[in-house]
Amino acid sequence: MYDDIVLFIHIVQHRGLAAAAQQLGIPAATMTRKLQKLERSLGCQLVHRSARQFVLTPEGEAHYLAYANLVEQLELTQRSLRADMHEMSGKLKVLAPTGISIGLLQPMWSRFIKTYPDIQLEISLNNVIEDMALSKADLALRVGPQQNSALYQKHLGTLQTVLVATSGYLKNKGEPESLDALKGHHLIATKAVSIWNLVNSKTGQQYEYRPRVSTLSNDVSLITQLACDGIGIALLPMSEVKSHIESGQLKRVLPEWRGPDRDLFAVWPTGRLLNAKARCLRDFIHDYLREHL
Amino acid sequence: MYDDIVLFIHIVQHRGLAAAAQQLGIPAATMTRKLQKLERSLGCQLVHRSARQFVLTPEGEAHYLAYANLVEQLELTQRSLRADMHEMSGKLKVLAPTGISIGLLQPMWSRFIKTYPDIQLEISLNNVIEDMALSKADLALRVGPQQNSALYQKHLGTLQTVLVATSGYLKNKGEPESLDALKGHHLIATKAVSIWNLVNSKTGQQYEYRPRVSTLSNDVSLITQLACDGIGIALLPMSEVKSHIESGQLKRVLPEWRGPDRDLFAVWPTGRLLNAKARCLRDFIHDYLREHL
DNA sequence: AATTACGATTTCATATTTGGAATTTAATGT
DNA sequence: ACATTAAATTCCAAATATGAAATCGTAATT
Repeated sequence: MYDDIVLFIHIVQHRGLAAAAQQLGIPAATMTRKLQKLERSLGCQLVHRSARQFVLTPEGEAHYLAYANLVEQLELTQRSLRADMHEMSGKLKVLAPTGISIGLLQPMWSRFIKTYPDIQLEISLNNVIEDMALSKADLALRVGPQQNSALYQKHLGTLQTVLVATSGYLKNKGEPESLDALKGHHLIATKAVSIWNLVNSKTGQQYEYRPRVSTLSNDVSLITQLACDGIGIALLPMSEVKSHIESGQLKRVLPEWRGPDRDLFAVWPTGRLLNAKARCLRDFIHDYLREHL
Repeated sequence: MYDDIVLFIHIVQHRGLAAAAQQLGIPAATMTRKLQKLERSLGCQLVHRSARQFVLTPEGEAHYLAYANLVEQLELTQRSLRADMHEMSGKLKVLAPTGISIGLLQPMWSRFIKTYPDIQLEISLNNVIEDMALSKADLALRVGPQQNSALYQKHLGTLQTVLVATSGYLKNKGEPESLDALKGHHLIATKAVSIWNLVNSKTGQQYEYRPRVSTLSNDVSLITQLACDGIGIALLPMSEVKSHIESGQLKRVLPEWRGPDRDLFAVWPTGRLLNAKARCLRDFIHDYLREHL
């Protein structure tokens, strides 16, 4: 029914069945029949047609005026949805926390950009949570699950946190041998976490430690810098400090204890995504993290 | 394609294939297949469905949001056009010239109203031409063809005009025996016609007579009144004065000469009508005039 | 006046879609 | 854990729709 009306609109716009048929890649025979069927179902003729002339009846005119805009909009949304679903080029805006983006994920961004050169990636790094709708972002990376029910989310990976400090600091202040021994130390942490759910990797023992944090920041890389400068003991994602540990610049403190897991999520507004590019990035990050965590 | 989307929208709105199928009078089997076909052609699943639950996928959500309004509008226009095409009840506004409407056409109106009691007829009588679009009229009656190309028109009938006066006037001022003899008389006419294209019914001879009109009005029935009061000789539609002639109140002057024909048209805006009621009235008047002229 | 050209339509064999019945599925209640 | 049940799906014969080619119809050309 409505499909036939769409055909009719095209017939009018191309002034003839043959032209419309060609443009739409539909055989002319089908055109005739569909138009006939439409006219039958409407109970009126829409167009006076003969070999060499094409004239709308008053009814045809009225139907054209009534439907033309709607059909155009219909085709517009169709194209737009189609592009969102399949197009792997064009703009893609993503919000992400600064810390992991320039640390753990930095090589991922490079690789993604190289893999999909037609996608114009805009990475908006920020430590405070930006409104997705307001910033018109397609995707956002967030640490920890989101409460906002207007957002879909997918778990991308889990960052393990560990306690680290410089050997210099530890030599100076003494290396703690138990959780209680942390009390006397200068602790550095992110604002987000006020209780450290520590887990003993060997025994599986859990412990809720309420740290008296001496220095706070919402920026992971700043905390890393502070730790490297020997300011104190920092709770940081393993991914962030792995290289520092390997180079000997930092040293794990209480190595049998891990800090609380920090889950990384991709989130996006409900009623959107579908966006092939965002879906692609989301899965790309997911795959990347499975390989590199 | 778009028909399947319409089905999908209904499926969402009824939260299930079965409910939508019932409401639309379509077998459930068809529903499933159409939805499957749509999902195949879009390349993504739209709804997670099992016996007892119905959940939209993110893609389904997005498609629903994108199309729901359009589909609603589509169905609205469909209903509206359908009503215009077939509904024989509701309001019908028509513009008409005062003169013939209360004269020649008066019995027609009565008969139409009786024949179609469900049509709420609004007759807007006026001697000056009203804008159809502005007054939201469905149909207008006009004397003489219209130049306005934004209007469709259909010829309804032809009014013949004749010269008449009271016997009293003619006795008093003398009965003219030739066209030239009209010169000395008090002529009454409508504003519209400044040249009288007179035709001799017997010889077929034509004559362009430029009358020196003594009294003008745009209202035919007023002119008739004046003629009946013995003011002078009036050029009036035969239909208007027929009864007066038969009753002897008026008498034809130069009975072998007829005045210019005045064609009656129904006009309506292009891109409309379709309106079954207006079409009906138009044809009703046409039939009436064929019988009564 | 006959021919041409072009677009709409019809023909006919093939392919797809339809509707009702039977079947499967998975969340409910016992 | 098992039966129940409402909904979705699949099966199959009948109805419809489809595409390529032939035909038809009418303006424009010769």
